[in-house]
Amino acid sequence: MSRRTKHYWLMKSEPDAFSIDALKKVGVEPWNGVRNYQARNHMRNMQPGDGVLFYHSSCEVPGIVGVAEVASDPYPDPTQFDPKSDYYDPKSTREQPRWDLVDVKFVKKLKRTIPLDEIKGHADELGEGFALIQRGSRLSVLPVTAAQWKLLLSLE
DNA sequence: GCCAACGTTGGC
DNA sequence: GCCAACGTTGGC
Repeated sequence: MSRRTKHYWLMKSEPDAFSIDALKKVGVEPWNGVRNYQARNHMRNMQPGDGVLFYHSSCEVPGIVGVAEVASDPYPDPTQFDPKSDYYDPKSTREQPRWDLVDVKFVKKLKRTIPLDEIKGHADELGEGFALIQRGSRLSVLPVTAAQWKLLLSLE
């Protein structure tokens, strides 16, 4: 594993399923259940220490609610092998796993939610390519530039 | 390899 | 709860 500069990401979670408060409680959580290749590929590019914006989706006020940190290298998502899991993937084998994940560690909860609504208001500064505010984008794990990271957290 | 049908995401 | 947008599946 080679050292490199810190990278930044945004990860979505439905608070009913797993909220920032839940992460605070457990401290570290394996980010299992991602079954989208693009999102998986982003996780494969993660390294311990990378910054994560924790985002609540499908809820009353969708938006960024906290900061977390990548706490492991990518490794195969164990739920893909478990027939009893909702995330079971019969096409995945231990020899050739399809789905990887990383552990995510709680850093802090923001004093307030930064609503998607408000984030959209900064579209010019964030740039056209920011997947979070792209029309129709459903990507649940996406890269954030250092400049975007700084701007978004300055809104707190 | 095309594309219709289907399932899922996620804002509203 | 609705539905637009997107990704995946599978018949041909």
